[in-house]
Amino acid sequence: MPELPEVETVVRSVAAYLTGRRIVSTRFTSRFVTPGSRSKLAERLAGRRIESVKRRGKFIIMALDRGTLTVHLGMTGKLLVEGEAGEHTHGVFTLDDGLLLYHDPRQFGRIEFSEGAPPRVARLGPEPLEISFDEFRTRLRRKAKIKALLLNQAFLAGLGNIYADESLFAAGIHPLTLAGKLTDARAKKLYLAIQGILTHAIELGGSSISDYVNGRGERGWFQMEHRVYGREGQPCANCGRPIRKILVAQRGTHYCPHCQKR
DNA sequence: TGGAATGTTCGGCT
DNA sequence: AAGCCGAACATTCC
Repeated sequence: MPELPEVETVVRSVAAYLTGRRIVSTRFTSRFVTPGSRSKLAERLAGRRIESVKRRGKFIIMALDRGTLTVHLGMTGKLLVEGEAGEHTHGVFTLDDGLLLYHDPRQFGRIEFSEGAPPRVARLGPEPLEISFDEFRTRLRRKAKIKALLLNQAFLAGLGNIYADESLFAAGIHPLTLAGKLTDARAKKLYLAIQGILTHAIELGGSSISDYVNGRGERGWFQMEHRVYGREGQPCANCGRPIRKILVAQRGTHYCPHCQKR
């Protein structure tokens, strides 16, 4: 489910509700989502006050009055402030006024507590909506294929498979292009494409391609704007030729062979 | 039935 | 040494 626009949408949908609330008690039931001692985690969270809810890359970061709670939604994670616990609910937070649920069928997501800055967040690259073009240009000077680089969270934090493919299409860049070989003009096109697409996707509440919903259970609409992702064999919006799907960096990669050049 | 799915990490190879 | 590859994690869907 969740790339930068989806995570941003979730954060916006729950921030006001959660900020200032106190965690009364918690219950965790997955040894994958909450690695380590789940009883110790519950102990550390009990009585804590949520000071703020923010996003960094694809992470949801809740600053507590003591420590930090970090949530990554993985592929199928949902953070919900409405609805009830079900078969795949692996985290239940009872608040002084309200409830917070973590739902995740595939259990690729993680809920972690740390005293200071969470280690996984420390390794993230810059935010794509904040990085300057000069820094983006400099960071592109590598041998890796551009699609692989866009998926690398240490390069830029927040892009995933959907928005990497959509950004490359919007910039007219073939996914197998070596990043270091991009001209200044093409790098600029890519930079603007990434920012434009992420911004538009946030405005539309993210992409609901299977079952993504925000914290209030509402779907996003950016899937209507997808030009290549999930459109294998369908006509390119630009030239009418069929969209092709290949494997790059072990991920399905959608592109138009005519409009996207190496 | 096998394969793929919005993600990340790790070990091994070149 | 950077980059690449496959596997692993667990479940659902077609």
